[in-house]
Amino acid sequence: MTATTPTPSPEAEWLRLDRQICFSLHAASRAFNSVYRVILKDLGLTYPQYLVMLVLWEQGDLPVKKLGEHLRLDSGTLSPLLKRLEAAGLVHRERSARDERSVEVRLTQQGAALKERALEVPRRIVSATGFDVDEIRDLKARLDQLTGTLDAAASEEGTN
Amino acid sequence: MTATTPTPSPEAEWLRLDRQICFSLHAASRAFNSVYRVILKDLGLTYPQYLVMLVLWEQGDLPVKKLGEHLRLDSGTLSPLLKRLEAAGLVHRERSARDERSVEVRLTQQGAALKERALEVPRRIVSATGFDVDEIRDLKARLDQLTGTLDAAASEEGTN
DNA sequence: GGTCATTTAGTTGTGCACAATTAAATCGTG
DNA sequence: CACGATTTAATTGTGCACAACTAAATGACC
Repeated sequence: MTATTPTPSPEAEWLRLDRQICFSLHAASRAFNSVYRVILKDLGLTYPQYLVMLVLWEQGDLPVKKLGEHLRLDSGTLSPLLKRLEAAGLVHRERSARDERSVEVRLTQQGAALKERALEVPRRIVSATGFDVDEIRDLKARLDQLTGTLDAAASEEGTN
Repeated sequence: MTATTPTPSPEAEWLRLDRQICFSLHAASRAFNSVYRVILKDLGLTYPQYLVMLVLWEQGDLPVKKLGEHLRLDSGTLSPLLKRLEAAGLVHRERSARDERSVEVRLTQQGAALKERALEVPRRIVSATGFDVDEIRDLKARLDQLTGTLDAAASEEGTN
């Protein structure tokens, strides 16, 4: 065995760099989540529930499948989440008449009305980031690029 | 003032912008997680477990409290996670003799040995991002700045 | 028309994040 | 020393993410 040298090996350096990167993203995601938690508490929504409502407000009624495509979430995540939104009276779920495999998610009147109260959320979030709109746009572009590359890499690794 | 036009109101535009930002970060975080899941499967670690191991490899044995400070995680998350690492034979938990409130987390020989096999992980992760080291460093800096501002905002909002 | 593959939701089980609470040990102060 | 405040883990409960599986409906092909 070699004695432990004060100067770390190049690979050990990589381990540290790795920790810094993955940790930074992990931390940023949780920090965002935490801010949303505080701001959304008044609306009675969690962050993922808010994402679902945003899609419905923007796109109108959708089957669970389409909702999952927009959010990249599967039924294992959406089914219980939608049940909670239904229990809260914000959405209604109904088997499609045309295709009974499909379940249509519709906003209730209460769910549609909640949009008014949600209008102030984005301003508060953007304000909390301390970034201006251009910086946010730039960061978003990089993150999207990163996600695209990572998704491709994940499916390649998966086929090994 | 203008009547409601087919062009969405400024606030509705913000709702969409907001969805794009928060969603991008959320998606990037999950995409990263997904790549780590594939790469770490061989080591029998999840992504948060890997983070814990990285800290232990870098810092040596630590009490749960210190571990939580490094990772910004509380005992509600760490306790069950550490139990699983202990069940896998990678760490050992022991009440400190000096202060019996504290639990010392120590790497087992097996846990320390796992570092060797983990050395190749960072290279594969960095490769999967498609970014070079400078781009990663830049992204990390932005994310850290974002996290810092968000954390401050969360505690301010919390005191309202 | 009958059979098989596909599509779509839902269920189950595992693991993480976090708030709230509990319990035990320690520390500070009189 | 005694008492109250603080520190530290653990536990409990809720919710999200995802893999693996089930079930039901649909569609395609012979």
